Amino acid sequence: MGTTQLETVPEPKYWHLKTVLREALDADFAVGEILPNERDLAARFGVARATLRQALEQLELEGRLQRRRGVGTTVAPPRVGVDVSTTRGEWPGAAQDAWRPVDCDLTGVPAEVATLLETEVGEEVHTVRRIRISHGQSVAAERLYVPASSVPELSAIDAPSGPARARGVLRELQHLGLDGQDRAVELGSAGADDARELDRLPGAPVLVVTTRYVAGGRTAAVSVATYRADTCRLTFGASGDLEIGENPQERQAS
Amino acid sequence: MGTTQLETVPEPKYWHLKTVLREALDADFAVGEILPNERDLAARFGVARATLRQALEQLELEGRLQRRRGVGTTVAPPRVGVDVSTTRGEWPGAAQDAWRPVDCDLTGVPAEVATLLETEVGEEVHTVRRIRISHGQSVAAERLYVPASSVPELSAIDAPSGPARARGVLRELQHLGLDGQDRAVELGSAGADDARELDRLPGAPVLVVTTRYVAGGRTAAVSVATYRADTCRLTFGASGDLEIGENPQERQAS
DNA sequence: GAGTGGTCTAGACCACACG
DNA sequence: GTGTGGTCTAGACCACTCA
Repeated sequence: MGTTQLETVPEPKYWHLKTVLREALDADFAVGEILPNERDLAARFGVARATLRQALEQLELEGRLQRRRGVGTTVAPPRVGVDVSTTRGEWPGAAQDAWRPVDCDLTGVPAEVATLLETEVGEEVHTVRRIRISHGQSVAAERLYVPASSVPELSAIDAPSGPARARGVLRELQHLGLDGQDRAVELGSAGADDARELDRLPGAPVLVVTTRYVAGGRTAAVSVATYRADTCRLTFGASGDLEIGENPQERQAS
Repeated sequence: MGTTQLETVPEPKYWHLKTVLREALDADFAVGEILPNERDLAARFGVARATLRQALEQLELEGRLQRRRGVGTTVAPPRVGVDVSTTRGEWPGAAQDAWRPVDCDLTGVPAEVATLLETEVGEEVHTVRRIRISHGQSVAAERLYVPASSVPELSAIDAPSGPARARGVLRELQHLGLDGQDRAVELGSAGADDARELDRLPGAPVLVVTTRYVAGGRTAAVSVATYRADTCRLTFGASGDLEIGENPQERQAS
């Protein structure tokens, strides 16, 4: 007899769990509602806790769940759209953008951005730290690297560090002519300090937006912004926020 | 005696492992080189295999490693920049873009895109499947949803499905005036079929690029493209590919 | 068939939040 | 203190690739 077996690809348990949970989320849970704890859920589905966690992890990655240690697992609201479209030829820090300056210091250029900035090793850069708040929570942390040579007029009157200094650097940038900018988006994981500012654990997935600002034929500044990948949807294009609707990030076809 | 303890926050083992491995990758390994297998590595570091795997998983997420079942773990090349900038007012499928039509069918509008398309439930849409090849590997899979009403002239002469049909739909689109487009990027996980076309396992992290094409005051088409998050860096802006350099996705600060 | 990564288990302990 | 999610262990078996 033909061991037909058709295509009984043994679907992993966690994969099936994901599907079941997703349907349950759509049908039986409201945004913000807390789920049963992991031990209960695992028992209910007859799997080990680790397996259940694998399903929860992916659902969190897809922005459907939010888990917080010591608290529990809650149903996440739809991702917020944050506009990252290139606003004509504007420097960061121009007329009330969504960012709040946090700190600033002057150090040697870090290796990761040295090539981007086209600087010599050892050249000094101002590092401006900013936070982006949206809908009441911080959604992104940014490091803006500005070579000291880009803002030679920076007054020594400003504080040597802190938010005031940051605003000083941003102010000086506005005086430069901006020729253009490049931008790239990729997946990364939050470092220890970014994680703290984004209220996530280290290693949390983030969307890294790298922007290179060109002025006077050279790279005058580089911004590296890390957005919470679980809660954010980056929007581009003229219409910006809320134009594109709900999460289409998973189209199951098992 | 003061139990100073200073700030001995017990850093998780996998986190420390990540750091060690990353440094080893930078120093001792060439791109494409294969690492020792997971059991050996775990033994070498004196941790359980699951812990070692947690570190490898994150390094893969950051694009530093590539793991393939039955083969091994290799050092990944730097991410490729793929240009996703909005080319003026062009429809998909215009003069040799990077996409290869794969298939096409006509079905009722799926729920996930119904609201985006502003269609009634039950309205018929052409679903064009395309693949994007870059540097010899498929980097993205796309579904382009075109309401039948957007391309009324579509000839019945074309094949009812398959690549030829896909090209037919794309051809018809070119005749429409394009008013504008919205775009959004978010993190997702690959469904079973996307995973197959991208040569990844289901659940692999992807960057989902959703584009809404507006023509004649309404949404004439919607594209949902999933890019391999491990190997791709999405680039925008005039200068496109290769303008922005190496992976700055992790700035450790432990 | 041998070796690889992928899945799964049944425990244990830890860090954190909250009452 | 109690309960939550986060980390970790030491196994086991499975699916896949390749010689």
